[in-house]
Amino acid sequence: MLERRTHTAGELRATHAGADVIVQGWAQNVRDRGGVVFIVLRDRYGTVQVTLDERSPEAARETAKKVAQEYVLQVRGTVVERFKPNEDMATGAIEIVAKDLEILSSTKPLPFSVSAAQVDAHEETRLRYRFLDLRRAQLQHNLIARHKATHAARQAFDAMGFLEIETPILTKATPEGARDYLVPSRVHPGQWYALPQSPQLFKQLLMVSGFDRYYQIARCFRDEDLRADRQPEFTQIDLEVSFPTRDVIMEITERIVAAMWKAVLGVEVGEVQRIGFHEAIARFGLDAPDLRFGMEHVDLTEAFAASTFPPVAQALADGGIVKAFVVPGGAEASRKVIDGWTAFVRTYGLGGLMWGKLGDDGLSGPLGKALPEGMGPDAFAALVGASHGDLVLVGAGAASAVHPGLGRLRVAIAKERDMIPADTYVFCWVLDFPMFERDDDGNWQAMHHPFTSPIPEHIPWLGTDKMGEVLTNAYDIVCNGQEIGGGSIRIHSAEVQQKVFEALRIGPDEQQDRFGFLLEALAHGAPPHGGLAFGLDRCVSILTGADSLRDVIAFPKTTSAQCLLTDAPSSVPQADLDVLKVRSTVP
RNA sequence: GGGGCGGUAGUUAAGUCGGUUAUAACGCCGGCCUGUCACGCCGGAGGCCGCGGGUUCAAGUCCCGUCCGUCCCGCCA
Repeated sequence: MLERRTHTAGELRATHAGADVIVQGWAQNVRDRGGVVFIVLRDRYGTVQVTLDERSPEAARETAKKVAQEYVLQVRGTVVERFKPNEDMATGAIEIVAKDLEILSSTKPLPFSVSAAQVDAHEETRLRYRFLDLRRAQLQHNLIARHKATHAARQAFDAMGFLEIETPILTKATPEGARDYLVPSRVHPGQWYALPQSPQLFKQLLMVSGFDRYYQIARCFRDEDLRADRQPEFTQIDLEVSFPTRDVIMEITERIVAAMWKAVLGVEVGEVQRIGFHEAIARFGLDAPDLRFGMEHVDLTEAFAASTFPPVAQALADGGIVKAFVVPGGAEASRKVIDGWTAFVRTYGLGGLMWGKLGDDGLSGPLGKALPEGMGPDAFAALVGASHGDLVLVGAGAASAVHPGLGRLRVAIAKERDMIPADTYVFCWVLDFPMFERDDDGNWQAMHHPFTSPIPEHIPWLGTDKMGEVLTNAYDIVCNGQEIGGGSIRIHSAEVQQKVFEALRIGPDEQQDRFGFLLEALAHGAPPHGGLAFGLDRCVSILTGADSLRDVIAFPKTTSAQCLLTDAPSSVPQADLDVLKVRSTVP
């Protein structure tokens, strides 16, 4: 018979000795020694050893013989101090001598071990049996951390006067530029809702409505190819503020971050440094720099202008750049390792990697041939900041290949060579983003989104040949090389908004069709406003050290956007499609 | 869309140059064991070698295609 539990498995200590308790949970492990049976009982709070020996009634000892791993049990018994404590167990000073043992639920043979310290099952198996995977301590810990993070954020928002307001899931296509998930309308055949890529437009409308401090922990949907750090549905901590200066948003954001890091890790987030977008690219090759280690990039474009080495000369002739960084103590790296790095940068479109080792005989390796006339090894070493025993890596080519190639390589080498300090969280703001970038066809598109406000001095440049130089009031917050949040001061003038649309060649009809409601709102007393959105999943994966977003989401999808647990997506009866007036073109 | 890695018992893995009965550990089933703590010992069952085609006297192994998982590029803030 099910009874009310008196304690959790994890909370029992020596101070409970003598107490009669009722605990419920899963049999993590059963050790049948014949005359005595030990069962390690697990619940969310920990584990405790249950013992059945001559002190236990015969019926309970009989039942214990039937128990296997992951059976669900109810134990009534007495807490006693162990005469042979287990130091490795939080409850190891005591055990429960069972007076009554009830099997509440049994199990089929398990597809994988829930109790093993290390997961040994393939991801596919884990995802199919997600409810079992989630019993594992690591995932329990991750979801608890996620709860703590969102709870801390909510408290911090509340303390700052923010209101949590929900926005629609069935809505209109938003402008982030990813593919939308669409939902057919039954009532309006041929018309579709889009799932929100973010609550962007709604939160701006809320500002127009006067809710001057809004936040939401919002689910967002983007139908794009996935990665370890990208899921088709993910969660943003979304916020928007009226009448803000840029610093106000940044300060609020820092408080939220500090609250989450404090709540989960007990870590104080200190001052967050600020770095310009162009500086970040120049020093690290990436707009989300990892500041936990060195190996900053050095620009050699000018110094190598006279180089006659074909890869360099060709790159420069094509308007490319030459950049380098130094791997401290890297001279001992094997040819095989360097070849691996070369292959790595090739994936980013770099032709190759020129390398040189600073040893007793000066600069050895292909790089020697690339030095321009008159530059000796010593001068080169001084230029890039290398010393004896170091390895210098140089990339030449289009900036769009050199920056990400060397930027990612810097991070990869730091990981490979164990140069990243553990349990360290370095945050930075990346500021002064360009407003526009060119897409593959050479057309301008918004780098952030088209509601980002240009800095006022640059508004006249919209639509002119200075488009590429227009800077925005946008800001990204980065932790350990990962963008965890981004936002901007928005455009609150219908006039400026229209100018931006025009500069992006979004014509009046399209403006009206897609964003008419926003333009209308901006024309009815819109306050200056701005905000930011955090990737909650990414924050939690940093907080927990998870390798993948899948490990911080209770029910994630695979890289082909399937849920192996529920087998979604799946086909539906033809009748359902008929009701929606939708026809599949797939046989 | 492109590339890398993987798919063999419930699970994780081994499987040589293509060769005769596909191997181990854990788990499972049966038995023994009164202080184990990843308990131990004895015995047993368990296989669509992802799927489809091809080459061959013979395919887990070689070839082609395909599906699934995962990582990366493209894509995506």
